[in-house]
Amino acid sequence: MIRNSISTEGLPSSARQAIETVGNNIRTARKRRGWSLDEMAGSMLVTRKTLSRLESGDPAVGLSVLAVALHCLIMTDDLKKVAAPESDSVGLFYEQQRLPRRVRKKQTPVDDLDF
Amino acid sequence: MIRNSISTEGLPSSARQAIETVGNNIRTARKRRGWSLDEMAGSMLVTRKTLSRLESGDPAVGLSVLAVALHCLIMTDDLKKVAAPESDSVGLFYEQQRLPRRVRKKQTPVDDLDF
DNA sequence: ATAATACGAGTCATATAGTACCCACTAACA
DNA sequence: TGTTAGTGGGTACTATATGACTCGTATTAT
Repeated sequence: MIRNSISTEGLPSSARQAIETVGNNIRTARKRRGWSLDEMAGSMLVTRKTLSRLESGDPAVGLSVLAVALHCLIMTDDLKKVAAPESDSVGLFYEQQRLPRRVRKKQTPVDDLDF
Repeated sequence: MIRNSISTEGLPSSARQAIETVGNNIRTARKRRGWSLDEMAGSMLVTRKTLSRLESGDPAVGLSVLAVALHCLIMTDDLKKVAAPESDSVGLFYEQQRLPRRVRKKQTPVDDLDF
């Protein structure tokens, strides 16, 4: 939802683009299977409008809608790979920089290191 | 959301598991970067509780929350790969089965083919 | 061309997601 | 050991996502 803070229009462009891309992907996958919006929405137990919003890249749809859509497409594994620790190169970099589990705020932040 | 139809508890297990996995992945990525819930939620412009729900695998959070979290983690590309057409083997199979773009309901459905 | 279906979009009612604020527990650091 | 920060969970409130229904248009197949 995100109301006062990040409104739907205030999303970072990369975030908005990612949602739109996933929506387009789902639409393509549905058409490949020869399913109409009504058919797929019916098996998802949501309304056609909700599925249409997901495919249109509406950031305001719920995670459950995305997950159920992927379930119908037999593509939930794709979702499990999102932010997977083994491919988080940025995180692994940070992890190597500091051994303590919690950084104290007064210490020299990692960002100040330059090399 | 999904109210009357698929309630939060009625999600297919694979869908629920996928959401939980993504949540765990995000939590791991956050801790690797040494960020507290408050810090990351603050930069996402959402409350700590909302981010915590995302990490806990609550299916009822919005897509925007996921996308903004991935944006903070510089991982939006992972989301773009979800349901990517080039890796949709099931869809490519269906596509090869029928050339007409829309299947008429009275025709023999694809599902009835056995081989 | 024509009939049938798919689709986008609008309205209304209602469940609920997200916020702001709160307290309690836990883990880490001195 | 004491102290501070991180975290989980509760409550009340408000904006809104979704369902249900409808109409109009576009697209398809015959």
